[in-house]
Amino acid sequence: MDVELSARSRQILEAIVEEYIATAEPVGSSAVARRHALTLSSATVRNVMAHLEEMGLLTSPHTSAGRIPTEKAYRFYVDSLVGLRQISREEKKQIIRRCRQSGAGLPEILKETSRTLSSLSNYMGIVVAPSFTADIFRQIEFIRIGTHRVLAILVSTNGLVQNRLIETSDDIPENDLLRMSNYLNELMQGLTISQARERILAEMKNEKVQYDRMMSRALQISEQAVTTGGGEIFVEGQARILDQPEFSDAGRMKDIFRAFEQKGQMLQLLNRCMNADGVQIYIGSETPVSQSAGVSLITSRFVTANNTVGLLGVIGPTRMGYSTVIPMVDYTARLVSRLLSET
Amino acid sequence: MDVELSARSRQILEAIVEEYIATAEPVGSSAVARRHALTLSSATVRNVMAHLEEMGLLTSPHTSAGRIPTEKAYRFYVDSLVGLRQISREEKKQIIRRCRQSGAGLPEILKETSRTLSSLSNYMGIVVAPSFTADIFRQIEFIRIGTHRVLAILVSTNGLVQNRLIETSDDIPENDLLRMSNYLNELMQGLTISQARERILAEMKNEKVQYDRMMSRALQISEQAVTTGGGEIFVEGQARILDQPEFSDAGRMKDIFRAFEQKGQMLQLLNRCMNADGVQIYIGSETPVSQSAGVSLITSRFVTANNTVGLLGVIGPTRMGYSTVIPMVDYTARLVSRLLSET
DNA sequence: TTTAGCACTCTAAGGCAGTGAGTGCTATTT
DNA sequence: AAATAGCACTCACTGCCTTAGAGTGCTAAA
Repeated sequence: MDVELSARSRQILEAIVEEYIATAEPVGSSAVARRHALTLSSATVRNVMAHLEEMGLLTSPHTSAGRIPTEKAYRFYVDSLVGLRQISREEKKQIIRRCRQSGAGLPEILKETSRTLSSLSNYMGIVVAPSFTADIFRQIEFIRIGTHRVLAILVSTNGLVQNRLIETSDDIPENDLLRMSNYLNELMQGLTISQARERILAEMKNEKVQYDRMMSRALQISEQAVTTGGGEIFVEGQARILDQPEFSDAGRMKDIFRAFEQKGQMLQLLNRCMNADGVQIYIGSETPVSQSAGVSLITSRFVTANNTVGLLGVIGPTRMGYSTVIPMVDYTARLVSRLLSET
Repeated sequence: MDVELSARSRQILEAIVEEYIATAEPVGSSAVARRHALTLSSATVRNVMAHLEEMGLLTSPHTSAGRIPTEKAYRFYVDSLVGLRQISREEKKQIIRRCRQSGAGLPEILKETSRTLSSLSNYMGIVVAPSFTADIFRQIEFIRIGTHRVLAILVSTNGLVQNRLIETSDDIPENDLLRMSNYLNELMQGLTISQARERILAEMKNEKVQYDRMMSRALQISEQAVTTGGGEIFVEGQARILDQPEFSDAGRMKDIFRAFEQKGQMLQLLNRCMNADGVQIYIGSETPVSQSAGVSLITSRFVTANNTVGLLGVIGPTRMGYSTVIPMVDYTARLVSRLLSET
C-alpha cells in the first residue's frame, strides 16, 4: 500500500493537495507550475500528474478540469508529506485560557474544550469523556424523594456524579437508607465503579445477605445506581461544517447529523479510536463515523488523574487543513491531560 | 389586524394554505378549483385570489406562477380556519408509551418527550426543563474530593440534582463538612432554591455568623452551589428539518443551527413563550428563535408536581402541518403534566 | 529529460425559440 | 350582480445551439 515516488512527484502532489485544501476546486497543471516556485513548465507537471493519476492518487471530475486528490493521496500526504505547522503562540494561549476558565468540574472543562477545538479549527469539535465505570468509587448516598422513590447519588474520587431516581415497592424510612448507604460505602470502598458493580452482583448471591431484608434491598437499589448509561460525548460547532462548500447541498449533511443524534452508537464507533496512543487520523472511508459523507476525523487520547482515558478531536471534510489541525489536536490533548492530572 | 372575509374566500384561502403545506409549491387557481370539491371555475377562484393578494394574504413569486400564503395568511389560518385534526389513537398510544418507558428521572422523561415530538411531527422537538430555582430545597451534601476540592450536591424535593465542584483555599476535614451541611440543611429547609440563595446571602451579613469561621465558610461554598447555571433544554431531530425542501440549500439552515448551539440565549428567548397558558403559535417573524429563517414554533407549557412550569413544542418550517402538530403539542403537554404530577 | 506547440475535450455561460402553467381583463351568461 | 368562458399576455423552464476558456494528451523539438 505504501507509495514510491520521486522527490519531484512528491513535491507536486503536496502542492496539489494543499492547493485543493485551500480552494476546494480542481487544480490544473498551470496552477501548480505557477504557485509552486520550483521552475517547471505546466507540460512537465502534466506528465507527472498523469502518472499520479495512474497510481490512484488523483482523479479528474471530467477531462477538461483540473485534478482532485483521492483519499489515498490524503493518506500519503498526512503520512509523509505534511509539514506540520507549529501551533501559534496565540492559539496556544487561547486554548489554555479557554480550557482553564471553564470551571472546575470535568464536564464543564470537556465541553469547553470541544468548543475551543471547534472554534479554532472551524470544523466540528468532539470530546468523549472518560468512562465513568473506570473511575474509583468514592461514596454512595440515598435520599428519600416522596414515598416510593429513592434518589441514589454515586460519586467517584475525581468528583463525577451520577444520580438515578429509583422506584421502590414500598416506603423506606430515612434511617434505613442511612444504614444501607453505610453498608454499601463499606462494601465498595477502593473499587472502580465497574468492580463495585461486580461486587454487588456477587454479594447478592451471598446466602447470609439474602436473609437480611435491608441488605438485600440495598444491593438491589445500588445495582441500579451503579449501572451507568454509558459515557458522555460533547459535540460542538455542527453549524460550522455548513460553511464548507462541499456540504452546501443539504443531502450530504444529513448522514452526519443523523449519526450524531444517536450518541450511543457514536460512542461505540469512537471507542475504536481509543486504542492507540498519539494523534490518530482517519480519512474519508476510514472514518468510523459516517463512511459515506467524505469526512475526516483527527483524534487523540487524553488521560485523567486516575488514568482513565478519554478522546478528543476534530471532524471536518476530507479536504481539511491537516497541517494546522493535527498539531492543534495533539497540543490540546496534552494540555487537557496535564490539566486533569494537576488535581 | 383581523381580517374580514366572505365564507367562500375563507374556504379558498384554506384550500390554498393546505395545498401549499402539502406540496411546498405555488398553487394555481385551477388546482384549487379542481381539488376543492366546491364547484367553482378557475376564473372565479382567480378573482378571489386577486382579492386575497390585495389584502396581503398571498404573494406570487412571479407573474406566471401560482400563489404562496404569506405569514399573515398562516396567522389567519391557524386563528380561524384550521380544522384541528383529532390526534389518532395510535399516536396517543405512542406518546404515552414513549414518555412512560423512559425511566423515572425528570431529565430522561423530558429528553424522550423531545424525541417523541420530533419523530411524530417530523420536525424538531424541543423541551425546556422547569427552572431548578423554583424547586423546593431538599438537601445539600458535601463530599471531599482531594485536598482542595469539595463537591457540593444539591437536591430538590422532586429529585433533581445539581452538583458543583468547588475549589477551597484550604483543606476542610470531613467532620467539618458534615457539620456544615447540617447547618445548611436546617437553614434552607422548606425554601425554594432561589429563596434559599437569598437566605444564604442574607445570612452572610449576619454579624454572629461572620465570626464563626465554619459557618461563614459553609455559606460561601453553598452560595456557589446554589447559583444554578440556568435551565436545561432538550432539542431533538435537528436532522429532520434538512428533509424539508425549503431548507435544502444549506445557507438557510445555518441560522437555526447556530441559534441552537447557544442554549443560554435560546433559553431566554423561549422564556417569553412561557407566559401564557395553552398552545402558543409563533409564525415566521413572530418566532423568537431566528426571525430570518422562515420557521414556526408551536409550544405549550407543562407543570410539574410542585407547580414549576416547563415548555415543550415543535419547531418546523412556516409551511408546517399545523392541523396535526397543534393537537399533538397540546396533548403531549397535558400528558407530561399528568405524568409529572402523579408522583 | 524537458518543453513548446497543437489538436482535442468538455464545462460553463449566453442566446434563442418553444412550451405550458398561470394570470388579468373583458365580454357574456345566469 | 355574480359567475364564467374566452383570450391575450407573462414568464419560468427546457432544450438546443454557439462560443469561450480551461485543461488535457500527445508529438516533436530542444
